[in-house]
Amino acid sequence: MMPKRMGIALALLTLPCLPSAVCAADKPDLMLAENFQATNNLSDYWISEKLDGIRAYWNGEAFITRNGNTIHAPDWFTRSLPVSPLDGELWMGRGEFQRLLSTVSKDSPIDSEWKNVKYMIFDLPSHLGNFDIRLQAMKHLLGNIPNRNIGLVKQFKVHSQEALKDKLSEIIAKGGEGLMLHRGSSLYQARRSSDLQKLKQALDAEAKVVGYIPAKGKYKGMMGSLLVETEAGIRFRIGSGFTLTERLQPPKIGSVITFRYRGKTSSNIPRFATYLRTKEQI
DNA sequence: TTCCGATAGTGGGGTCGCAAT
DNA sequence: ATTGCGACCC
DNA sequence: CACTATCGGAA
Repeated sequence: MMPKRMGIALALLTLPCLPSAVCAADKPDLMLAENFQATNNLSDYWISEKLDGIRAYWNGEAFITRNGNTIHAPDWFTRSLPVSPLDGELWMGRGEFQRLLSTVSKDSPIDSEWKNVKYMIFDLPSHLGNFDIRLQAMKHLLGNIPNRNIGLVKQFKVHSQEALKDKLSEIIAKGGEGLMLHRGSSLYQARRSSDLQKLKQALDAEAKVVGYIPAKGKYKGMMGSLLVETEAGIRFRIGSGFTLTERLQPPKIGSVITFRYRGKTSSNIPRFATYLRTKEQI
């Protein structure tokens, strides 16, 4: 990753943005997902595993992150990729997000690490057909790419809420992050809509409030995050999920709160933890 | 009327890379 | 050599 | 990443 750290002189040479002092990176126009809503006709959607990796837009020359930064992959990794744009996920396998992040974050890629990375393609941003058609095109395209590090995200169908739940449970049991639903009739559009949905498993747990971290910016003077500790002695901060009222009058030190999280880090700390409520006082 | 989609702004763990110590 | 911090990834 | 708080226009 780079641009924001790029030397100013080089930035001026390579980035064609003149007026303001701050030059925002050129973000790729990506199709984004919204959270799953249960009211849809499931048969309209292709289902796939949500890979816990890093979104990578292939612009024909390099991988670009969601924020418009370049990922420095080895030449041998990208050599066989086409000139046309691809959308996919750099992935190292289930439960390996942090190792992947370390690998793709280096300005100088390390071959021994990149050997374990796969570029899992799930869309063709410049293709004008709907996703049913694009999926066929992707299969055809990949048949012509003899590269062990390039793959296609498997798409399948389910026809009931029960089957969807079962599939989610199956993926979670295998250490996966969740599912993606992609409407077969939808075009590739750079926006967030129900055409693309994510379904993740969330768990609730309790922890004791042991401290406060003050807020910054426009919330200065309020509670920014809670320092909490689980019964197992795991300490971490929760800073999301609070209303303004709750930031002004946060749960008392010593009280027990319920939070929601999605998986854990390699340090066994709940990932994406958000505040739900204070436990009922009996 | 409600709801959708887009912005802006809070906050977390973890990583790299550079600046400060 | 160590620490702190911004800017990214999720 | 998850979330709160707004806002204008679509549904």
